[in-house]
Amino acid sequence: MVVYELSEEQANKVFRALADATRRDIVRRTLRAEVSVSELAASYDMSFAAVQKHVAALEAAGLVSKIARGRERIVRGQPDTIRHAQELLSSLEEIWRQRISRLDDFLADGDK
Amino acid sequence: MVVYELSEEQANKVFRALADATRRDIVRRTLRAEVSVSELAASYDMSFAAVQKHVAALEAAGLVSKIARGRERIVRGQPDTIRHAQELLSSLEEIWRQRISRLDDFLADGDK
DNA sequence: CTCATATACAACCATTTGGTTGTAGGTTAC
DNA sequence: GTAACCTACAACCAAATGGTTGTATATGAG
Repeated sequence: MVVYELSEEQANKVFRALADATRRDIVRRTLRAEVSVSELAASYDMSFAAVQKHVAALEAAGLVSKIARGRERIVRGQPDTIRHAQELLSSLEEIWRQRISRLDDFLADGDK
Repeated sequence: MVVYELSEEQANKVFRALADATRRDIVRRTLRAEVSVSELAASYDMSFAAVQKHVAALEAAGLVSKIARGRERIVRGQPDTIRHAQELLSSLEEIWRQRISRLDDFLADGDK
């Protein structure tokens, strides 16, 4: 199974995009169902343009995509990008796991 | 099993901290083995103070911890915080999975 | 004791971020 | 056709970020 890893630049954008509660909420809502930008904007205590910028940041990170439907822009969460971020974190955890594994080996060696 | 979830503020800090290639590299290195701040600083093309700031950002996020050892400060990666971030991403993916599951139900219903 | 090393931290600066308002262009409803 | 709606985007601003240099302090080596 080929997994397209995040480039450093993409990883920066993805984590940066996730580092904001409003944007995480947008991701949640757009994963749950398709939502227009104006529907999103109605939910937050900020201007339409501000929400637009959040959506743009998420789109640049690949965490959501937008498609035109009439005069609306429908926003969809992109689970694949979430998964890529998960994989990056898993690779970090794996580094630690391997270190513990080496430590176990060392201790086992000490028993001999 | 009780899992201490990240607060919104903590989540912001964790993802913000991960949104930088140098900081991700510091996390990798300190998960692999304990490293002093000056050892870290030697690896990157920036001032000692700059690396210090990166470590401080990671420490504030709970992604590393520092302990004094003589005149050095030893930096350790904190796998638990990585795991919390993974769980947050998993909860996002789960939202999507449930949506797909509802869609499947709907399609199955259509067959009746 | 003295010197070199390791760190902490303040002050400063350029750039980025996250918000605002204002203007303009499509699309839908009536 | 016209008014209302949805979006795009530019210009602007304050605050945060990510770097710098400089100074001070604590520890270890010889």
